[in-house]
Amino acid sequence: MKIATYNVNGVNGRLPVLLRWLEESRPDIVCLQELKAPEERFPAAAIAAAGYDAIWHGQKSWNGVAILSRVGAPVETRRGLPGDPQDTHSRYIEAAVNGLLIGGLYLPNGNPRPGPKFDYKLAWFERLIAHAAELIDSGAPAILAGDFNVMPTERDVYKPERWLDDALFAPEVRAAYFRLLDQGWTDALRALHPDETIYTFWDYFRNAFVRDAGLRIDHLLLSPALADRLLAAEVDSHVRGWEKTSDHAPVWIELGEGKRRRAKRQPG
DNA sequence: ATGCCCTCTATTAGAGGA
Repeated sequence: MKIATYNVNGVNGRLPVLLRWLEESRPDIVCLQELKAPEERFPAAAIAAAGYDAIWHGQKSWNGVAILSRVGAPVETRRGLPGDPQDTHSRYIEAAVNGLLIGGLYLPNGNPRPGPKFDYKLAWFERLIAHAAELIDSGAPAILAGDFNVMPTERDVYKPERWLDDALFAPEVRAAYFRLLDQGWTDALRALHPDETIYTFWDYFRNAFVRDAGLRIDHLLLSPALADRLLAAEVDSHVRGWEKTSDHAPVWIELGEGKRRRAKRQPG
């Protein structure tokens, strides 16, 4: 089963690119971020025509997350993280899909730092950590996928020294990311490519893609029940080179079948 | 220290992104 995450940076403006990538890549499940569309302007018909059921949490102008599936309609289990009823941003959606629990998220950018936006990022991260702990405790085969707006290590940013004070690379944000991982989550891309330079985002400015001046900020995290099923994890970097493309590239993993467990072989 | 580029909203500029 192939599961992907893609920050589309405007789902309507990006629709031709999204449909082209869906047709080429044929992921089974997709988490989208930055829809930048109100609830009623999600292009559900075009996505259905491409073979995907979808649930989404839209918002005018900003944010917005969705889960697409061509292996059975997503059954929504949550929209929005618990812990702050005043939070109006559409940044989290969760569903049961084909035997998996999928949490699609768009973690706040947090710049400038310091400031209220950075405080919101840290608070949102704490709510995510609290909810993720419940997912782990449930024992469900779960995936947290999306734009985390965090480069976890120096390997994940083209020029670490320039990003030390940025909200995407600040020590307290990276520490929060590793506190999340320490619950038992596996960073799928890093687990299969421990020493590679891998980016998922390249700025529109300064010819960043051509110079490969990128960041690794889009992540797929696997709960312990899924870690053994991880077969592949890749970035569709070439999509970043398409016309009218997002500044993020799609990221995907392949999971092997895990429903049947082989009986232990008896000696003799 | 700032703009660069891009999207959205809504009128030609402002906000937000990372």
